[in-house]
Amino acid sequence: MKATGAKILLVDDEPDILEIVGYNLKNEGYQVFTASSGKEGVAIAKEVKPDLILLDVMMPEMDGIEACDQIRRVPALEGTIIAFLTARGEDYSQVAGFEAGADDYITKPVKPKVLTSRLKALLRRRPTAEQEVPERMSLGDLVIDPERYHIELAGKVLDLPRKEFELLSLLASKPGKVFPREEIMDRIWGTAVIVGGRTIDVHIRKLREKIGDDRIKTVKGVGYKFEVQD
Amino acid sequence: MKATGAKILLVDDEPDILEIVGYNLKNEGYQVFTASSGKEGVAIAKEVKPDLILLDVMMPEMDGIEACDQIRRVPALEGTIIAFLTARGEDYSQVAGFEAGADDYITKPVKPKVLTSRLKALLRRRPTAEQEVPERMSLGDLVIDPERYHIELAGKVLDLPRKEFELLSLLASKPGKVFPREEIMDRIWGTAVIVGGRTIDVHIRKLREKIGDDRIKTVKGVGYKFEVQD
DNA sequence: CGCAGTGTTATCGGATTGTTAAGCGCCAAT
DNA sequence: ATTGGCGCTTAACAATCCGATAACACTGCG
Repeated sequence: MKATGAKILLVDDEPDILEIVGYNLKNEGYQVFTASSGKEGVAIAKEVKPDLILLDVMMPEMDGIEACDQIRRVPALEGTIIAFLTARGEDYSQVAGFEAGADDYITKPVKPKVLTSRLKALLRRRPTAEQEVPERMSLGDLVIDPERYHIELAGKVLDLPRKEFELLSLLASKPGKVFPREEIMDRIWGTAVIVGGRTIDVHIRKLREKIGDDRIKTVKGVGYKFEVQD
Repeated sequence: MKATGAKILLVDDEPDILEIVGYNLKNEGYQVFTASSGKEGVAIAKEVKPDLILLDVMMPEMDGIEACDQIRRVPALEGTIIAFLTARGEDYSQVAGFEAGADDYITKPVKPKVLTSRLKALLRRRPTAEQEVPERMSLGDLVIDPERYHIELAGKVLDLPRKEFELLSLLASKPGKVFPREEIMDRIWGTAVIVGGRTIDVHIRKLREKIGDDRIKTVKGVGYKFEVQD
């Protein structure tokens, strides 16, 4: 599931846990960061602004509860989801004191599948991820329909592969605007993925092949722009 | 907020919880019913047919799990959404392994805002719960009959197992729309159930086997969509 | 002419999906 | 209680498709 690519920060003092859990999460396509103490966790959280933080409760130096508290005080980490990891049988009365605002509570040991699935669920309903409903766009004889994931060109339906579709949607979202290569990279591939220099060009070419050469213009040294035909 | 007016049944043995949660939900415009035991919950559920039931797991007389089980056996409450309320620290894995068919788990304590937003999300994704009795759908030579859990294809009646039927109904509810795998998971299995990655595919395959390959289309990297034949 | 940026094409690897069969739990009929 | 069937999930493997890359051609400009 590379689709999400959310940033997850793991905070635990046991390297084994970090290793194992981190491995599984990476396999699920998440960007994983780790810290081995509450203090370090807070610091890294400020730096990378993760979407979700998985905090062990029992830690030296600064325990998970305090870390949670601190994180909740950082405005920049407003919408961050915090989940606690605790060993089964730990004293919950203590934990219950934290109205610091954790979003979930997971007991160890936990099967990787269960863990990833719960994190996925948490991320899915994060309040920050407002349900942006992509609108159907009409641009002359070109219709882009995000819901159906296809386009209509001069009345004919055309299925596009994912990346091409996203690229076209982006360019067409502001006809006439020049999208610098860098912005295209960011918005379609995200900052985490690094791809070679010719990748964009190749996709552009495929698009041109399908929708006609004159719809996407090259602005040398800058990027590309979409222009409506008439 | 008054728009939904969905019926919500709260089941918890602590009067305080009922009071507080109930108050908040009423403020959101829901019709709230309460019960203080699993037994009572089941009885009231049968009577008022709520759209959503919020079940505390730990209760005397009949716990939430058993109540859920019973409710799931009542045909009239087929489409009812069930969410568990669990105290933080309860053994989740135990609950999770249990497949009574809950749609979500919510841990106490929970902030009212968070709770209502999650319930809202749950209600939103179940059109059947809001739109009265699901209508009979006709799509070309395919007729879907929600009451009998069967379909008619080119005049022939075809009985489908529950999951396959739900899957087909979902896809067919918006022909042409691509349903992302995640959304399918959410709406058919709920966030509480954890299933492997190939499960959807297998059901899709069985459906294709029965209704023809070209009706359900794969959109790689995204999901599936249903297309009406012509 | 040379360079920098872009266009073009074929190819490869891997992620995603398709397919089949087997296992498990549930219910009904024996 | 036992058995058999059915539905759901999983696992293992095959097939497929997409996207990235490399390698090379092209263009315009100093």
